Amino acid sequence: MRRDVFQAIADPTRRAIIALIAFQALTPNAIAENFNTSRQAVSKHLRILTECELVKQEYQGREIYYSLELNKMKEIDKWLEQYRRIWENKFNQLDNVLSKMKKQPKK
Amino acid sequence: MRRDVFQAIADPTRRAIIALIAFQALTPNAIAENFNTSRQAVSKHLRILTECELVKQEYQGREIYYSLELNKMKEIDKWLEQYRRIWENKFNQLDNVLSKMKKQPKK
DNA sequence: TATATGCGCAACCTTTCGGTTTCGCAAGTT
DNA sequence: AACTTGCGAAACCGAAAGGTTGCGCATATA
Repeated sequence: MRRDVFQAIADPTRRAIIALIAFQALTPNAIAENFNTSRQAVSKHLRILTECELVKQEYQGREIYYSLELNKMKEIDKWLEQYRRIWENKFNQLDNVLSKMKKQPKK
Repeated sequence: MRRDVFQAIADPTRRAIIALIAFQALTPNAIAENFNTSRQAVSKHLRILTECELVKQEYQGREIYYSLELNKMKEIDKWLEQYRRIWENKFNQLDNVLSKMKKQPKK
């Protein structure tokens, strides 16, 4: 099950989880208390976030603290960079961008 | 059917389409030629991209040219901004970020 | 040792996604 | 007028998403 950062942040609940644990590591139960969702649902989201390495776990007794993996967030920033270059009108390597995306394999 | 920018960029084919039309407006057929996908499939993606205003149409005879709506791309950048502030260690309004996300309504 | 708690995991269900096929229509072409 | 072409829309389908419920297990607590 190949996970993708973009797919991970597509879900609004997952973005909310990301925001929650951005500054402090939290357990699944603590996270779930912040939404109208069950602990299991949060757990599933955390699994997806962990799989694509947007989130890291830290075991502490029987509790697991989840926190944000900022480096992975930079990956999104890196993708945006090419377009930021356009709207800031400094597109030096534009053909690079284009050729990289052409003839993309299906899916 | 409320569309979301984050959901729109979740699909790899849609990201490829975005990259394709970033510098030049293209018709659905022209876009489809760049992938192993049918024109109809591309058309569906364009519909989603148009719905969330990531893409704009320009009618020209019986052809429709699609091009990127850069302003909407900035919306993603804006979301990332809060986290960029963290990894650049200049989080001035961090509690602002946190409180905004708490008690989020379900979904 | 018995009980409560925190957790992941699997099974299940409904909804959505992404694709194909088929259609209808408007705009060009002959 | 007849044909071709570019397109969106609808119907259909298998796969995946996101939720719930129930389970098993390890860790704490009585």
